[in-house]
Amino acid sequence: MIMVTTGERQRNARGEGSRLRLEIVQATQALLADGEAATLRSIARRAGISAPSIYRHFPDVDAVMSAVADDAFDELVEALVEKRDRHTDETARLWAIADGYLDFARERPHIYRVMFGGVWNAAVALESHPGEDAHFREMGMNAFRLLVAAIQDCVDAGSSSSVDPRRDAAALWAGLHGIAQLRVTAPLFDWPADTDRALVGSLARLT
Amino acid sequence: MIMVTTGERQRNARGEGSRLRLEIVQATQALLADGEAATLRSIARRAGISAPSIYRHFPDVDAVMSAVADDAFDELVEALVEKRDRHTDETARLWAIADGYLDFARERPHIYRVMFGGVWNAAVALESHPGEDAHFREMGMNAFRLLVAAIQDCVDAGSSSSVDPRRDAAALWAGLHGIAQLRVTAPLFDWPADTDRALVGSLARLT
DNA sequence: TGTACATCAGTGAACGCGCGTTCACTGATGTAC
DNA sequence: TGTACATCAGTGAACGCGCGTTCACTGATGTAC
Repeated sequence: MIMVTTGERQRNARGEGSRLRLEIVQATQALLADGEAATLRSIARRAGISAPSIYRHFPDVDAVMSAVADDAFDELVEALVEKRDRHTDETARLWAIADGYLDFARERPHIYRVMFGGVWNAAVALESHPGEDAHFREMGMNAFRLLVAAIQDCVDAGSSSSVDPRRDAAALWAGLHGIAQLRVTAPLFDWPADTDRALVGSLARLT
Repeated sequence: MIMVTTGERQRNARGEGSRLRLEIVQATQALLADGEAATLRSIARRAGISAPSIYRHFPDVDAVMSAVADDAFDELVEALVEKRDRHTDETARLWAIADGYLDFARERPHIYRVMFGGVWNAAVALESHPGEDAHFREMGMNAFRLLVAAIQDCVDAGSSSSVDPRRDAAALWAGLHGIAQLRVTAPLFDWPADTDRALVGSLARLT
């Protein structure tokens, strides 16, 4: 078999149609990584296909963004676990998660924005696709559970004074999210040094 | 003088042209309050004027959003001061500011979103209007200074163990912002009771 | 007091653009006989 | 082994829409003489 490798797309073989689905998601991620607007048409252009082709794989443009957010949450959790597991000390593991979260948001601000509204947002998507509550509710939960466990581990190890790890993990999540988001939104603000560390240490009640 | 009061707009008198400027800003606020998209044309419709009329008062649509954000920050500070000054106890004053901030974000989520990016954002506006750094930088500073002062007062009164009120105010701001934003963005998440209080108490290092 | 005129608030029509979505189609490839 | 056909990935053209912006204008009102 001779593979013709020009600049043009090679049509996927029978049964391999779902490959384009992946390419569409990747094209969207690439657009966001470049800080460009992700519209159905720009996604198609980036993927090197015609706009209507997207409809073979997604019911509408919201569904594409939802798939991107899904993937991004998976990648976030993967990155956090990887960084956490480099350490054995409970407190170091918690710091690794917190730092990893902020790293993710800093390195991929536009993907982060898709995950947490601004460009696209689960609450709005829900209006046009009711009945997917469970799916959207679950999306960020794995990352959250990682935080709860990390705080609980610190408590067990005696390095956190938290009496309610779930509540404190929620507060820590909000804090991390706030700092991540404000860094993008209010870049002109002159953040005091060590704001991150003060926030994490305080919210996780590290001793 | 006979005032004709039909449904039609009355043209502003000579020298009163700047009145329309106010009406444009108010129309935008009204749109946002209703959760509707604020575009140049929708703003004009809401204000009951033709689209080009906006150009008599603003150079472009970004400038309208900037004026709305300006106003909103002023109103936020006003609301916070008003709530703070109902109390004399330093800790109560800090709580009033924190609660007031979250109230503002909860009651006016779409205005809040304009203030902190998502719909419109200072960083993007800066690209098309360079040289306004100082203006955008100053926009949120009054609210921030309120926080710094409140924490400093708690330290002086012995009810906060902060050793760096500016840094802790930044962390508290990030925390409040994160919780305010996530409430809008992740409404499906089941927030533990008292997350707010845990976050504020911890970040302000209240004793 | 009347009138010509400058000023100024606001308009209507038009522009080109990119958008999401639809439709009927093309043409390659695997499969049944 | 050859061939007719069903399947399926992907397309090209077109739709109507709302957008931001421009342009030359209209017509009310204050002012100078």
